[in-house]
Amino acid sequence: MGHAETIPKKRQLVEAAAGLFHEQGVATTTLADIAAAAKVALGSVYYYFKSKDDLVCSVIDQRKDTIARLIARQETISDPRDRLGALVQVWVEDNDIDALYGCPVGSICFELARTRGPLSEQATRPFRLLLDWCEKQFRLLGAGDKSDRYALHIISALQGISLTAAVFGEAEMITKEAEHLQEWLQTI
Amino acid sequence: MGHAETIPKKRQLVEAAAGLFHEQGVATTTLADIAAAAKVALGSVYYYFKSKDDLVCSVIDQRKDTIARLIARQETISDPRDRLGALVQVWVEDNDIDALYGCPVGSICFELARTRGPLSEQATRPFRLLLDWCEKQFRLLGAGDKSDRYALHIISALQGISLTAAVFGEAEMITKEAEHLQEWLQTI
DNA sequence: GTCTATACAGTGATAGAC
DNA sequence: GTCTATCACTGTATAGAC
Repeated sequence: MGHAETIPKKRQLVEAAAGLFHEQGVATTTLADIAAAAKVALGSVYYYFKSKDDLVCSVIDQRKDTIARLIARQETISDPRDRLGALVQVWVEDNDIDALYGCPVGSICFELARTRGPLSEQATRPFRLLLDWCEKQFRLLGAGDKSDRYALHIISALQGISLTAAVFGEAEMITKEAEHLQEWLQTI
Repeated sequence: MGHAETIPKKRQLVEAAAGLFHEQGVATTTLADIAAAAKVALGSVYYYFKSKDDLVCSVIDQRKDTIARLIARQETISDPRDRLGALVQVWVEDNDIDALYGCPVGSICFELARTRGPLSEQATRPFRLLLDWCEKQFRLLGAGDKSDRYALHIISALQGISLTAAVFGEAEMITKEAEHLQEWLQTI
């Protein structure tokens, strides 16, 4: 009774970790930081997660789910071109936060994939989801063989502009590149 | 007498650090790692650098110089369009290493800029150099007002594809996106 | 389940012999 | 200049009371 409205502590920890990983990176974020942000004791973290890597794994999973929901939301749009345009607009909407810390998905996936450790395979999943969805949209647009190239282009453009805008801390860079991408989409 | 061929230890440390920062990131690379790679004792690092941050600063500076030399080399090409094309080809040449660890400039600049610490301003410089040079080339091509947008597009495309290829560990992604960029350059 | 206390392994940085 | 030894501190992880 009433346990529907209590956010489970496990989720609370994952969300706090996700935010801190985005702002500071995985390597520089300590479990003490996360515990404090989630308002639980340091020792309690190990009741929910057997290690830091285990928590990191849950964060990647949460990011993957976010992407999945994002994609699902676009499916209500009838035209595949408009769906891709709407995806680009997501970056524009988040341009202020992305210009500070980069893309929340790209930054963590890159940091973990680069290590070539056990988490690197896991880190490809949110990306794969997004890439495959884009390719499908281009295919629906009749791009045929070029669909995978186009998908790669739009995703890497969004990732690259997030990185570049974060380096300079300039949110307008994202809107500028987004306009460029929207124009390009019309030519497909 | 003969000191021309002895690589100064300071440079040796900077190069070892640059390599490790690229492969593992700044945060996860220890001074012990760097000292071992440069074949000097841990304590000796502090004879040349007053802190880890000081060494990091030197690495950024070295990256900036590398970009400066890269740009200078393109100046021998007469057509600005070909100069930009040659820049893209640099990423293709290094596609194997970039597909493992990302762009050596982008990864470190992003990691440091995100912290919003004292090194973040320093970390923008290699990027600024590259961006300004590209804008100048587009201006020479007659792109006028659009030159800054085009410069942003080419740089963020190169950064984004490096990041994406590194996530998946697929070097062919870089060549694929490079072809796309080369075709785009012809339309300017 | 949640907490405090603590063990244990690094890590940046310093001291001082040679 | 280059080294070894060590300090002070932080971070992950565990033990055990409640």
